[in-house]
Amino acid sequence: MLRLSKRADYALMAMKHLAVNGPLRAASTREISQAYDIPVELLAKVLQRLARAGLLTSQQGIHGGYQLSRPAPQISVAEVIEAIDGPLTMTACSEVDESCDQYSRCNVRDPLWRIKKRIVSALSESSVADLAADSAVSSPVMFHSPGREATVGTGQ
Amino acid sequence: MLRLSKRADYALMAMKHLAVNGPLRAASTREISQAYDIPVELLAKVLQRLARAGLLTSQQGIHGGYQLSRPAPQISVAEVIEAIDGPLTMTACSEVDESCDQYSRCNVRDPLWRIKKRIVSALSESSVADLAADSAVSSPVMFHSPGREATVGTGQ
DNA sequence: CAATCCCCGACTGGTTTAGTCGTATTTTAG
DNA sequence: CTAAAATACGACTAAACCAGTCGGGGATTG
Ligand code: SF4
Ligand code: SF4
Repeated sequence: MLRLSKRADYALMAMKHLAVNGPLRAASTREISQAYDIPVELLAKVLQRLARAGLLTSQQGIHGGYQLSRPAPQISVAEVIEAIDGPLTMTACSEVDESCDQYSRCNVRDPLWRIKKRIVSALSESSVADLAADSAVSSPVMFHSPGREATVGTGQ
Repeated sequence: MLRLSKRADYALMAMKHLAVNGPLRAASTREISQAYDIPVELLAKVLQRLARAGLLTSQQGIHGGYQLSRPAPQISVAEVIEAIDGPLTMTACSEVDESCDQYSRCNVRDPLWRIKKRIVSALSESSVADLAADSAVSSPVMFHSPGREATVGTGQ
């Protein structure tokens, strides 16, 4: 159904949180999990994978946490998703996996791969900064924007 | 992982088959299933759904089968996928489904929906004619089979 | 009337995924 | 030095999903 996993979803939320919440301060797993009501152990695993993929830097210890390892505009959502869910493929087959039963007779492989490329580029062109720019709700400090399109308060 | 289901995959293969294999002749489920080595009962269900969605017309009886209900260029792959897998959503939430636990606090919903729109439009701009145009060479069916009783001796 | 084809829903087994648990390691406050 | 706070890692479970199967119908043609 062309759906991305909940893990990836959480990853993007965390990335946006880290982008909005000052790239200077480190945010702990607990802080993020409480902010968005995400099971803490699950989020922990997600953040660890992001760190291992080089998108985040981790700092252990009492005042530790995670920070973006690069400026937000230089991190694409495609990278984030791939770090969590592996290479994003639209079909069961791929350039490196021909294990599909219909591979030899399939007549839509190539056209479908072309469509996949368009999707990937769409995801590559969006950065987490774009996510953050949209509507910076839930940030403790945010400047008041003149009344246009104020998202209805989430009363947090 | 942003992957479409096998069913949708089969549906696209069948649609291309019907587009290439003359929009005049009706093709039976058996014919298509044999051409691409797809389990016949599974393909049957897929074709039925496509018919119910109005993308195919069915003809019962001894020389029946399926035909495209519209010219191939006017059928988008988005339609085909949605007919099989339901409305294509990239996240667990949607305009009509707020059942996600994080819905109220989520900070990536809107930006993600915007990306989804780009993907949907990419799928809507591709027609099954485009699939067929790609490499029209790959139709592994014989053209010379009108009504011939070419039953191979399968010793029934 | 019988062969061929579409129609429909219920079922099953395997895979994937969301979420949990337990334990170890690193850092810093006191 | 020690305890608290934090990341790191892997094994585990329950539920959801999905590919594929079965069986009972009904329509069309010759
Ligand atoms: S080979 Fe064809 S049928 Fe198999 S996964 Fe790729 S596109 Fe789908
Ligand atoms: S509300 Fe947010 S977290 Fe929940 S499915 Fe939608 S985008 Fe994902």
